[in-house]
Amino acid sequence: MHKIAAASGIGSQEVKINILSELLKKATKLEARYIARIVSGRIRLGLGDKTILDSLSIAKTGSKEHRKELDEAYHVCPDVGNIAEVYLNRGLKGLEKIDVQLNRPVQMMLCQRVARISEAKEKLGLPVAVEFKYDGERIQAHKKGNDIKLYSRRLDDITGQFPDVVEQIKKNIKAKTVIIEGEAVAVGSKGNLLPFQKLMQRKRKHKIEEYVRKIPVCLFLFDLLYLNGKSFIHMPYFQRHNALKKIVKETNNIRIASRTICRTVDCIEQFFENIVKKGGEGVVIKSLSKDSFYEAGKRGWNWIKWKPEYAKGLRDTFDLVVVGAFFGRGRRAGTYGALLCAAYNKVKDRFETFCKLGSGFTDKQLKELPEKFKRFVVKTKPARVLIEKEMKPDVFFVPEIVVEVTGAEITKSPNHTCAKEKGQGLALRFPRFLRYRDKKPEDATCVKEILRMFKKK
DNA sequence: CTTGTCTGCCCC
DNA sequence: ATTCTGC
DNA sequence: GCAGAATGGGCAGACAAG
Repeated sequence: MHKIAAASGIGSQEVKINILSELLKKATKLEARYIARIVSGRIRLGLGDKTILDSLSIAKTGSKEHRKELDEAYHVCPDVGNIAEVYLNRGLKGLEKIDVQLNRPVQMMLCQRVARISEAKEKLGLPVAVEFKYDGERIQAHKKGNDIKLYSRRLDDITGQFPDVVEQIKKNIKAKTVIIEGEAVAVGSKGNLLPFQKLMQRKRKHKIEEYVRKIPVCLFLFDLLYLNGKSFIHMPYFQRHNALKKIVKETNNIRIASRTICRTVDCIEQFFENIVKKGGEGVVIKSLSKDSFYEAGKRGWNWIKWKPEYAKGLRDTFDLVVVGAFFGRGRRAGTYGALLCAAYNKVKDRFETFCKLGSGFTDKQLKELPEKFKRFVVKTKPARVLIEKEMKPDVFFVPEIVVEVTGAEITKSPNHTCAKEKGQGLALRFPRFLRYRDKKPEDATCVKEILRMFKKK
């Protein structure tokens, strides 16, 4: 398998295929099954890093009693191997010494969610800080003199992607050593925020400098984890934020994230409405209490995110026609993993795809999918269905069953045919299943309506 | 050289 | 990203 | 509530095939 991984360049695919086929020839049936799963990366054990921490504690003490300490160390030093070595050799004493360290990324703190905005008040009390939630990429920046490193949410080193951000930090962050966090967003010539899809074009290996000019980025900072030799993660949020404000010299390409302090729920709602108008994704509501620490690696209640789509009853939903499906993998083997959904084009009397749908089903609903759709399966694409050639469902359905679907927003799409014009269609971001609808496919949400919603944005 | 297809401890 | 489920 | 595993849209990259 090392040989397979190491092969690259012209002809490498064939080399990989040959090694694998030899391996499979030598294997028993059962071995072959697992070899196939390993190479295809689809082996699932139901056991992740967190469960390994449990097992470490049990190995040493016979119980999970050290799990909390292991967790804390792991969040600051996200390397199970390292944690295991320190813990097994030096025990809790060793773990205690693991602290925030420059050029070793800290697991990022995440937001909790609520169903109603008033719940934020119940959880956090008042006042709270309310921050603009930018639609970009989370970045944790480490500055050690002139040595700058950038890390992604999954803690990958992405310094090479953003030489412009590195330069901004070098010039405009007044601290010798510091760890700060923010959201990188693509911006237009007037400083206007651009969609996430634009920013993603910066996620490249070649022509980086060209794209630095083509798609400028602004880093909106919102936290500080470390300053001049001292960890700040066990300090309250307002203290971290104050320290951050002191060291940032704002420019068009590096700023403090827009925010306000609210003493009422009305104020939160007002700020939120304003942000949605400006094209923001939503807001993050942050605790101002004395124990509002940076909860590394956790989805804690100190931060709560609120997006328009969370408001039940207010959010837009779509009634879409199911025109195809994809076989499921892993725990969804034997049923469909996702349905291909389309809107109805009244003028042309056809169905145009808008999204695939694989989230929001209960296990029971999933299990029942093949039976439910059995009557409508056809081998080839029905004439009234319009699908991109890259989109290849495992089965097609005669348009008949209608599902109610929700999602975050409508985006331009190269993969879907809904309202397609000049090679660009429309798609639904973060789609999820709500329920089946008892209506005719011709009464589904029409393409014109989706186009109108997209333009309104 | 273009086009097609698949992948990513990918980003959201 | 969202969602569901076993513990 | 945590941990894990399903799944989405969409981007650039890396090859293979033509």
